[in-house]
Amino acid sequence: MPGQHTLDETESQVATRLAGMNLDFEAMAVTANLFRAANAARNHMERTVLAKSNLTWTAFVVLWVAWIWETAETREIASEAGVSKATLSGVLTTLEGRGFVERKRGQKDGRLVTVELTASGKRLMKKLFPEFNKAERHVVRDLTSTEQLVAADTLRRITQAAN
Amino acid sequence: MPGQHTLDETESQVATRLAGMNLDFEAMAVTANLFRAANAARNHMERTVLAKSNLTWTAFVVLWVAWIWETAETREIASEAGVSKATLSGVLTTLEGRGFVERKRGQKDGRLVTVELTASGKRLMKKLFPEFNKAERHVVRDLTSTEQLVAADTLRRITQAAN
DNA sequence: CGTAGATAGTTCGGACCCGAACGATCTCAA
DNA sequence: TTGAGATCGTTCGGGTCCGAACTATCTACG
Repeated sequence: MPGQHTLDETESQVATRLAGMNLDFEAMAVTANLFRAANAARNHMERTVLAKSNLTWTAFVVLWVAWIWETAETREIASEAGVSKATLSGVLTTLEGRGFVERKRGQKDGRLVTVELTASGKRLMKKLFPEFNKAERHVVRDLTSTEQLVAADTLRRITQAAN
Repeated sequence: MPGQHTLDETESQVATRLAGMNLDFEAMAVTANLFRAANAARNHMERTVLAKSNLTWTAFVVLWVAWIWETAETREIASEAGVSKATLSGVLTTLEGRGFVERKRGQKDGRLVTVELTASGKRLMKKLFPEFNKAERHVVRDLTSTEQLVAADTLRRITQAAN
């Protein structure tokens, strides 16, 4: 598209512009492309799958985590969704308002809140997730099966190193 | 940490929970780990490098794009930073308020706005970017040089497929 | 038994995120 | 020359994002 730089142009400009500095260009390429790929994939999912249900990315992830574990505590959901407890509070308020989840105070430990999907929420995930998975397949369609396994493993190790 | 599931536990639960559905688990593993890795890496950078300059992730990326190209139009910056023009407007307002960038209306085309770093902004990037790059090295420290090259290439192809 | 310290979730303020709508500007065809 | 259509950036409303502060609850030690 006119006015925009291709990925190659950008990486070329970076190499030229920062040549004098003592930098690790390989590390830079990995992380820059990690964020680009995550961003592009997320935008694709939001555009093709989530928009029609008026779900944000994080709202979907939170629903997914609660769906996967059937009953989950908010501190667990926040951790697995990769958001703070403050953020999760707000997202759950939105999802609860739309009737997709229910929050319950723990009986044994009054500090804890557990979250369950409502019947409406379960129907939504059962319908939405196969479409989401189709979009996931779309973004990895240029990779062979072996490349996908290698990529998943490499990404796990990046996550571990960053935590 | 107590109460939190490990990555292995989560992936195991996913396999168990969704076994009956006709899903592509390899694609799922790639995208799930893509978002986890990006999120973990971003949190690491924000904690270790950006927090002390009171910069958000996106504010830093916007500064970086404008720094790399020396003079850039807002539509280009938005595209390369992966945010909408609406979002960029707000981020630039913040950065301009802090004295890091300057906006200028195009003389030839009154629709366009170009962005340049101020002297203060340039000093900040010159100081900050080597630290940022060190954090980048940290998150890929468990990968060999070859693995980094392969990873960067795989991620580029995911970005292309998603766009 | 009482209190200090820790943990959990919520609220607040400020920053980001985006689609839609708007005003301003540009281009091109009639 | 004019007007329709396109493009650009900003504003708005609603949602997200998080650290800090707060309230509530739990645990362990003296």
